[in-house]
Amino acid sequence: MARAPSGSDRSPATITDVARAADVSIKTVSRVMNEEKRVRPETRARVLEAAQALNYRPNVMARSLAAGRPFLVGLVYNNPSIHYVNAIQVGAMKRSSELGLHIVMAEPDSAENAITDLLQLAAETRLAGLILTPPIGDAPGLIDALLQADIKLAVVAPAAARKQVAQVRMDDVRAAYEITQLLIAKGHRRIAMIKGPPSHGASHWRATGFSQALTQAGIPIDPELFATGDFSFRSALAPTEKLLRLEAPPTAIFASNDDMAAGVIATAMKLGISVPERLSVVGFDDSPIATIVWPHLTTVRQPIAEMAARALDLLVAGDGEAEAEELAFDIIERGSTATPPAFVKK
Amino acid sequence: MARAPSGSDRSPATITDVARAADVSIKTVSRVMNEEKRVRPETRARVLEAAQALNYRPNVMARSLAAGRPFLVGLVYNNPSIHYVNAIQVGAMKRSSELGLHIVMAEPDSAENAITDLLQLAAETRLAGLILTPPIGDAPGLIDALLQADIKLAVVAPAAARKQVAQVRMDDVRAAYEITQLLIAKGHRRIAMIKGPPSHGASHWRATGFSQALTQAGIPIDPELFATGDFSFRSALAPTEKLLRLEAPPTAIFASNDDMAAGVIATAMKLGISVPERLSVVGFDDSPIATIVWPHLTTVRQPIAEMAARALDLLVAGDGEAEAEELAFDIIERGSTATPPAFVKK
DNA sequence: ACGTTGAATGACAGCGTTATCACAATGGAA
DNA sequence: TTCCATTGTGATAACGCTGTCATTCAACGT
Repeated sequence: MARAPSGSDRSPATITDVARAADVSIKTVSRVMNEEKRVRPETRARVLEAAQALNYRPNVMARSLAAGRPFLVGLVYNNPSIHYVNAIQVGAMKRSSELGLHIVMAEPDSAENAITDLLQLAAETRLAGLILTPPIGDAPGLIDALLQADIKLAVVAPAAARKQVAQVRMDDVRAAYEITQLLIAKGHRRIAMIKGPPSHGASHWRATGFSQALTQAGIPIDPELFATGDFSFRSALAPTEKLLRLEAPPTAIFASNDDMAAGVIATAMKLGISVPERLSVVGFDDSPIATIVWPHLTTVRQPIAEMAARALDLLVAGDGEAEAEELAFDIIERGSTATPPAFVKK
Repeated sequence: MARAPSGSDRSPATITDVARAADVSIKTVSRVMNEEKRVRPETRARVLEAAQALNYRPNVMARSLAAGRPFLVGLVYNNPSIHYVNAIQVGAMKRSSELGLHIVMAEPDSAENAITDLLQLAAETRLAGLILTPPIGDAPGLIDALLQADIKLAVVAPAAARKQVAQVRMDDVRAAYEITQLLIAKGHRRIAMIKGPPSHGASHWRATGFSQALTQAGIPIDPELFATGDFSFRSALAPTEKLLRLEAPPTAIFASNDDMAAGVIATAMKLGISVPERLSVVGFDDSPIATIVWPHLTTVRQPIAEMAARALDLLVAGDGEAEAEELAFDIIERGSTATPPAFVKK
């Protein structure tokens, strides 16, 4: 008995195989796979059956070559906070699989290389677009260069609004304002801030919200109480030590993200300053590290994963006009904040 | 004056554009781009110049369709340790850009879905192969299913050796043995271990090395001193508390990775047990968290990023026979280990 | 002078898919 | 009954590239 060409073939089945099996033309198979109309139900069923039997999956490369329709999306990041990156990835991947897209990662080592790298990536893969996450979304000239090359863009948490570019953000100013208010409400008056790197738009907004809250409470802004980190744990160490060794040290420190807040706590601990008894600490992001350090961090829950997911949506939906979307945040109070020591005396 | 078709065209230049500009056939352009021989230097120069002028980048999709040569590699992970995943990504991305490949991420939510997801990914994108990282590399049936679908595989730190599959590992048994010896050398005799999840091969090997060191030092193995986590920070909390509340609590705890070791320290801190004075802690991985917690962790430096990079190498090099490679580790002593309290009395 | 060789190049057929257009079959209106 | 939409279907040409094989041309040996 001659062996029929059964299913256990080597290389993946192609559209031709399915067409042959279903006794139709490849175009009909294509129609069925793309859910086009004008196919008789019984023909459709026959094709689907054949496809199933052969375990057929359209080759996305051929598909995108022929249709000009992309199947890849670039996710660009370059953020020292590993938790932030992870959240971005998780959010983007979840949505991408729902959309039938695949994600290629790009992590340019510097803003200068970013332009070249990303142009190359886009030219090579003809991808649907790029999702830029902080801080690359704010790299000067980058967006212009990419736009000029006709690459669709969605930017997560950009520093400034831009026409022609889809954007997903949250109200950093408001969030920083509210969490600073929380410290003020507890009685803190001498509050320091460890700002994020100037290259991140968010750094600026958070500092603004912080200052607004102080001003509104009638607390003078003391330049001595501002320091800057790069959003990494380590970058907060030295600045914190300097702050805590001040003649009049702060009773609370607002770190621009949780990694740095963890650095603040570590430094305080090293100097024998107990948190929250003698120093309150707040962070930003509600990343996993917020509940890893002890005490747990009072922080702002930022919907990072969701922002990435929405950015993807905007990217693929993006017909012409760039949309901007704003997601909500939450203030999460945990153990790292308390009434300041001076407060009880007063 | 009629405008010549200048460089600022819309869609990316194709091989035909370059061929026309350089006044050669597309095949010659192809030859130049692929650095084949048999092209006159001056022709090559002319083509390169035209390509440069048009900012031409070969379309990888068309390329891989035509040549059957892939340009994507799948990186599969599903690991609760964010630092581990990050290190894997960093290593893989670095090498992939050197190799001219792009990485698509896959994070199956469960071992069951993994097979379907990965088969689909592979069929759709015709990728060069998959890099499996723990614990998916050990998911039962997965490797067989993928192998049967003719997908090339490289596994990082697999539980057991497999023919036909490239592997990169380190000597977990030896590393665990050595770091346990370090504890023993300091005078610890009552040492607990928080094992990793049984789904990870490494969990088993590390426990083996641990037991070997104890046995060799003549210390009896006490089942009471073994606990199990899932490699996440949180999973170490409850087991540690249970260990420390034992009638005869351990003077040292060996956690199977750094995240869990951080959990051990956090728990000890919560219970008012100072590290390393009353409890020594060692971890495994030397992930960033090792120097974020206080005291810093004594741990095993595992070349995670490099393992991923080597896995990629093996994947693309892989001609027939599966190779296995073993990378070196280092023991890093930091502040979380000290002489046990009982030891001074003796 | 005449093959013979080998280097340089080009024509053209795929790769697996979608898009365009033509064609056959059906059904209703004239 | 004839004609024209309408619906379902199939040839066949792209898409941008590589592989195969043919072709051209100069240089060499006899």
